[in-house]
Amino acid sequence: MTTTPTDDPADPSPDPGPDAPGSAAELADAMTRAIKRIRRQTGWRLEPYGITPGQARALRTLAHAPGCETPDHAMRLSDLAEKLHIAPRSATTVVDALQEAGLVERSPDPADRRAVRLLLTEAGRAAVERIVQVRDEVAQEYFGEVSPEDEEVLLRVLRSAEARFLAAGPPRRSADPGAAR
Amino acid sequence: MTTTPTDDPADPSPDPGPDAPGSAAELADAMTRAIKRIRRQTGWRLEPYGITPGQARALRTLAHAPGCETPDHAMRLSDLAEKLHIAPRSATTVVDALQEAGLVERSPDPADRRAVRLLLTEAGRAAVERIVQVRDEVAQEYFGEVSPEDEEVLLRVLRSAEARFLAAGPPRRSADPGAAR
DNA sequence: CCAGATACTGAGCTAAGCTCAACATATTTC
DNA sequence: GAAATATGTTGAGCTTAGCTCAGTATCTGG
Repeated sequence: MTTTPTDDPADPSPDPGPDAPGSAAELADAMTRAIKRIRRQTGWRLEPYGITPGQARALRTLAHAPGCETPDHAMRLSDLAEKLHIAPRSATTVVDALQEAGLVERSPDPADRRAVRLLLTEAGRAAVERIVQVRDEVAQEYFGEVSPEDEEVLLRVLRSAEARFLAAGPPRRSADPGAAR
Repeated sequence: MTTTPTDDPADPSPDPGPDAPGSAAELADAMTRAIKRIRRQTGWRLEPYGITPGQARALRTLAHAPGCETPDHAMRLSDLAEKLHIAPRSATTVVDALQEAGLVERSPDPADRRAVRLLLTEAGRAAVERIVQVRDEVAQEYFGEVSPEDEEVLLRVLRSAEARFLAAGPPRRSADPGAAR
């Protein structure tokens, strides 16, 4: 039991280890650690319900869509794929699992018989509820003691950083100068 | 080109989608998005050098260890595994690749002939330099405009949140209130 | 009404993890 | 000082979450 990797409890050594270069990078590091911890925790707490992190992401995404209960406005499989940043084919697999688990239903789009609309079932909605709750709970444990003022600063900073980054133009993908793999 | 998943440039739709439940969760969401973007960017920019994210993590971890150049104090394979939160066997594979790429060397531990010490080669150190630089660069692009005061708030909050979380007792893994290591 | 685009899925691949068992070496115990 | 046990690394083979490519069914613009 010395090194059960996914399992170890309160290990004080956060992943690659904090080295504090320039403050911006240090920020990124600190956030990375925080997020990793939160994700891990959340994953663990959802495990008993048989919900994998990937499924949780998918469910949250579906629930977040506007007409997730009406067969005509619900998300299509390819919308889901796009939101999740995965290939449509991969979304098929995710949805297969969710359907198997009775959390979503594939409903034929009346207006386009190629497409499939994804509806949350009753159980699906319940699952989303649990997910949101666990997420909330963990986040609360992590950030609960943050003062409202600080919290406001964090949110403001994060929002504006995100906005700037997005505005800053199409993030360059490699550009393949010479060699890659 | 409609849905190239890993590739899409400035997509404005962040992953599962922002739903803002309670403020703590909202914070976690915002950070998740930020970190995801940063990781993606970093990964892309390291790709031309043939460095995968996993390798980057491993290299950073090795570089971060104290005596990463002296055959007697450098990290062992199992230390690396532990830091990376992966099974020792998996670390073997990672190190295989790094060695193949000439970035690390396995050196027999004189004091324990079962063990292997991991040394960064010259190229390895260069790679670490690039990694740190890219990381810095990306973080700078993301958080560069944050005012020093805000930055200080963020760092303070993140640090204390982390400390509290760790102190808050062995994070429960699914359902074993009594068992830890 | 046909050519081409679009929405999904079957088949088969890859990457990064894992476990289990083997092996060589250390350490402890009698 | 041997024997038993523990530890550090690796071989073999599995799992998961992605991917691509090709195929089928359906739309849509000329």
